[in-house]
Parts: sequence; C-alpha cells; structure tokens
Amino acid sequence: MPVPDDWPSTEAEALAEQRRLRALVEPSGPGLADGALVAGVDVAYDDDADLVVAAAVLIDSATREPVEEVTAVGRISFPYVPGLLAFRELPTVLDALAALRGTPDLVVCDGYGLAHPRRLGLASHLGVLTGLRTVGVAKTPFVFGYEQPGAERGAWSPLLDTGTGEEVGRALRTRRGVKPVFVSVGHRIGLAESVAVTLALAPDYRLPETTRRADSLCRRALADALAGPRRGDSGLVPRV
DNA sequence: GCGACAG
DNA sequence: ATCTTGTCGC
Repeated sequence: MPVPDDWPSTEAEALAEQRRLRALVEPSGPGLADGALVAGVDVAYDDDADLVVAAAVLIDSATREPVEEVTAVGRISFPYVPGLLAFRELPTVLDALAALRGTPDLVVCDGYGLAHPRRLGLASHLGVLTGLRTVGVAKTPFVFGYEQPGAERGAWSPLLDTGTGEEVGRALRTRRGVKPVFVSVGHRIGLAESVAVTLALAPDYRLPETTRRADSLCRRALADALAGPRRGDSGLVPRV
C-alpha cells in the first residue's frame, strides 16, 4: 500500500499540516469499558533496504491476550526529524490498522500525543486522522521536564513544558524501582484515564502489553521481509 | 550560533 | 530506530 499522495514531503508542509490538525484534538474522554479491545502499534525500519514495517496487535484489555495480529510493509516516506515522527511512521501504521478485522476501542502508540512541541505528537495525529481514541506512551521524556515519581508502581509526577509550565503528560512508574514511562493524551481520552489504561496494560513489565507485542511483531516481520525473496526465488508461482 | 531532540 | 557481549537477578 502506497503513502497517501497528499502526504507532506517537506518539513514546511509537515509543520503546516500539524498546525491544521492540532485544533482538532479532543483532549478528554472516558477510560476503558469492560472487555474493550485495545490496539498496540509500532514500527521497525531498515534504511538501507528503504523498508518500514508496521505492526498492529489487538488485545483484550481484560485478559491482556492478543486476539489479532497484522503487519504492513512500506517504503520510508520521510526522514527522522524530532517533532515530525508522525510523517515517518503513520502511513504504514494506517495500513496495518486498516488490515485489522476488528475495531479497537483505543490505540496505544509508542511515542507522544499532546506532549509535543506543537501539541501534535504521533498519537494525537493518528487519532485525528482516524477518529480513533489514542494515547501515547513513550520511553524517554523528549524535550520535557519532570521530577522523579515515587518508587512504587502507580506513582506519577507531571511532565512539564518547561517553557509554559503546562502539564503535557505524566511520568508514570509501572514497576517498582524501574524507570518511569511518559504518558500523554492522544485523542478523545483524558490524562488521568490515559494513565489508568497504561497501568492496567502493564501489570508485569515497564511497557504496556500492547507496545511490547507490537514491537516484537514488527521486528520479526522486518527480519522476515529482509530475509525475504531468497536467491533463486523468482517471486512467481513456479510452473510445473 | 550551538546543542538537544519521541522512534 | 539500529549496532551489540556479557552480566546480574528472579
């Protein structure tokens, strides 16, 4: 599946697109209902092969067991520029989500939502494009500041825009004594609800089960794609 | 002007 | 993101 033909190809176009979409983010909404299906999405790259592989994993929020797993392969359509990650990752992520038979009640992204220099990280961006509810769970604080949260699981502290003092997300401890994760609102969900969801999806590991599953899946799929057409493989169905 | 900088 | 050995701990 190709990249949308109106997809920004320059930084100036990308910045203009962020300006346009940021006004459409809805930063509030309820948490997870019983038996809700939560999707995890993640991406793996190989710049040399010009390959990007996205994975979408649908998980039952009650059992935390996957009910569906799909992947999508694409070409790299945008360079990595901090603050413009969505333009690099989302085209293939959208393909993966489209391949899902089920519809997620929430999508957990590997990165930020409102915790973004222009308040439109990839989680919020994905939410506005699809209308799906989204949250962002990142592994590093990006450009924001925070105080160390308490050591116990569930402890959190505000993630702050050091310029404005605004709380753009939360540093959340999902495991006792382990580095916190950084949660922010994506679309159509509140911050407290985003934190509760993240905690519920990460009972045993630092990262939510959704991102753990999506991460391992897209890595495997990328390795398969690279091993892909083997020597002697014409790519055609062999005739007798 | 020079770094830092989600993945 | 990705490149990478061994090591400490449950």
